[in-house]
Amino acid sequence: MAAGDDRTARTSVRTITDLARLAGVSPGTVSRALAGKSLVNTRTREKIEALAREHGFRPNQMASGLRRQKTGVIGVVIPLGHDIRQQISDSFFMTLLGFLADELTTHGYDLMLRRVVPDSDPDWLDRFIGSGMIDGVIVIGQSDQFERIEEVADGYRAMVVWGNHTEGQRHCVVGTDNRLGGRLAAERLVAAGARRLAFLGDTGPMEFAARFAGAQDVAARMGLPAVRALATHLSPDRASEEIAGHLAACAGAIDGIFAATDTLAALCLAELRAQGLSVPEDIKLVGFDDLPIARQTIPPLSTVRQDIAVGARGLVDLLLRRLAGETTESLVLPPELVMRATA
Amino acid sequence: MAAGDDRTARTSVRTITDLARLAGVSPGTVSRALAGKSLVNTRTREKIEALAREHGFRPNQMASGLRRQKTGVIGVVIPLGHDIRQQISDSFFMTLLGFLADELTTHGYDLMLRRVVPDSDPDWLDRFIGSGMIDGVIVIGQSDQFERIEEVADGYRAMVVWGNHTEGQRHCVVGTDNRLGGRLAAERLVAAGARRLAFLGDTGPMEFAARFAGAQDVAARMGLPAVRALATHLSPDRASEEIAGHLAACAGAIDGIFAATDTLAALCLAELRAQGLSVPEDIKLVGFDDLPIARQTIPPLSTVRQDIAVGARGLVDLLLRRLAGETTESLVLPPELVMRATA
DNA sequence: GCGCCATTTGCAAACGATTGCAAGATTCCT
DNA sequence: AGGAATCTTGCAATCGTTTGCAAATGGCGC
Repeated sequence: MAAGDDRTARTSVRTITDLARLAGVSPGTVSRALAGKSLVNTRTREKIEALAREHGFRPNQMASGLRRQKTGVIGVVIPLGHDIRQQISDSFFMTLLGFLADELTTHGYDLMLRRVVPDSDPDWLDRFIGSGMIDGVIVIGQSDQFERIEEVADGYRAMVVWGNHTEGQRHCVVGTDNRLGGRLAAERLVAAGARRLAFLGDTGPMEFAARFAGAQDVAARMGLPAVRALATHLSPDRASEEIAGHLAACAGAIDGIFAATDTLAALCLAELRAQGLSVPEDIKLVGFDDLPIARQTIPPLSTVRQDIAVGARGLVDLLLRRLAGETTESLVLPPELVMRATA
Repeated sequence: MAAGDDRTARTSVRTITDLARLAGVSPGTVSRALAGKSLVNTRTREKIEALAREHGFRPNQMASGLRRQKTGVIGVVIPLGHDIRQQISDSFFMTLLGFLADELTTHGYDLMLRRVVPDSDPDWLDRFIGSGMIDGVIVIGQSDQFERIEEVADGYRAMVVWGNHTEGQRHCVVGTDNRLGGRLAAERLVAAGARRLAFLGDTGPMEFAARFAGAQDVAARMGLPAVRALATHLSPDRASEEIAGHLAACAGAIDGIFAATDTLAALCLAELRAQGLSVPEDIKLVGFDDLPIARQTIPPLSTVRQDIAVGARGLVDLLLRRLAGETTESLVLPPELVMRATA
């Protein structure tokens, strides 16, 4: 821009060899200089760095990765179970992803994102791992692929999974204690006066199944009737009508609902209102996750909080440890009841 | 699992050369066979494919990428402007990201995600492009980096940006006609009876500035007082109190609010209620985006819709075209007014 | 049986950066 | 000044795959 801009013969400097030629040294020296190794003379290093800056040179990561046998990239994969569109707008996973990106970046890693449909590609995990493009993988959600993940875990160490922990499993997992979370939710419903409970959501995925089980625990312990399972999909469009159907069918038979997700809870709240039921007077409601939406519903949603930032940090921390050769235990995070106004 | 499982000497087959040795051919032939080139005999190809499958062999993408000078990876970068945590939970960007992932996958590309803070790393875009890891880049949101992006666009073709289009710009952009969107919103407010309008949100980012300008257009055309700008951050925690402050300060001076985002609108709705103002009676409100939350507020939010799926498809389509050497025009999508109950 | 095509294959040189080894340049000590 | 010890540097092999070129194989017609 300025007139005195010394764009000396913009000979594109693409490789380390080009730069070496300019600096009058060998490629090896340039490599060492840029890598900040102590073996290279301070003056030559500075000269090389200056040239590199001037020409906007950056070493090719592919070549570097190939030679060093590590890429500096962590794969993040989201398996989409039978309910294909399941997570597409699930803000929980998306928020987790955001935190993961930050966390990985601060540790100098890049993030390669892949969404896969295991049903149509049984090989999804091996394919990703075997691609040679990633140093390790974080699986977001076990979906219905628990077994597949277990198998892979036997032969591949650089993997950590977000999901539910079950006794004796072989893969390293980070996640909330869903069963405990389910208990907290149910206990709150009961404390608020509910006796005939229902669980709203698909009980297929492990996390949800555990939440449901937690609620059952409470019902059994308290001598209440078994918790009714009201199955729904997760995508808002389909969920709405399914919820409406369930509510109509259960009219008067339930007085407390534990929704698998805040998103479902919010939808449910709208349906309840539409059917003329008031919350928490007629029906108590508790959600799960404590997403931002939980504060914004009317009335504000009581829910069970998962700390997403802590979860992301845990995932990255464990993965890096494993990359460094440590063997790591799974990390189970405590859920926390957040009382607002719906129960 | 089955007893007859023929795990013949699990000699790990990691390279194409290993596989070649097993098949009794040269590495070159294996490469061609796996790439499905027509030059290789059908029988040898089948034999090689069978062996590859049996040993779960996958060619190393790094090496392949290095040699072919293309990686099969598209970079997606989210610049975080001055308001650092800006988009962390912004469901608009996250949803767009989800669609992008799907769209890229169906075209055989992987997605490398990077969030950057331009203020602390002025080199963010060149660094990403120069890394050699990606074949092209999609920038999500211009943030306050319009100029930087323009400069890069002059020397790098494989880039498409989500954001606002301004006359004569040099980078290829996909985005909603924000100014028109702003007009639609303001017109709706006026049609609903509002006369003293306010715009809620930061007018720094280009998209928002354009939306604000659109509202100004309407006010001017209608001979109304200028639209008041009520600046806020985007993160829900800070926004809430800022909104409360603005509302208190403007009490009685405004009767129509155009929020830069549905998220802000939802927050605003809660604050209005808290301050005893009813919507749409006392104050009309229109949002922007038509996120899922817009249907769930009470009353449901009138808003201006952006079609995220179409946007994602456009981004990918244009980028692939550019990778193929075409020169492409920017794509400006029409916003659409969605009337619900707040205006 | 021979020569000429058309197929298949192998060879070896890339792609760009890293690194063990050894040679060259300095420094330092006696 | 001589020699050892220490710094710097260059050389060349290597990571695993792709691909132009040439060699080998086979098929065919005459």
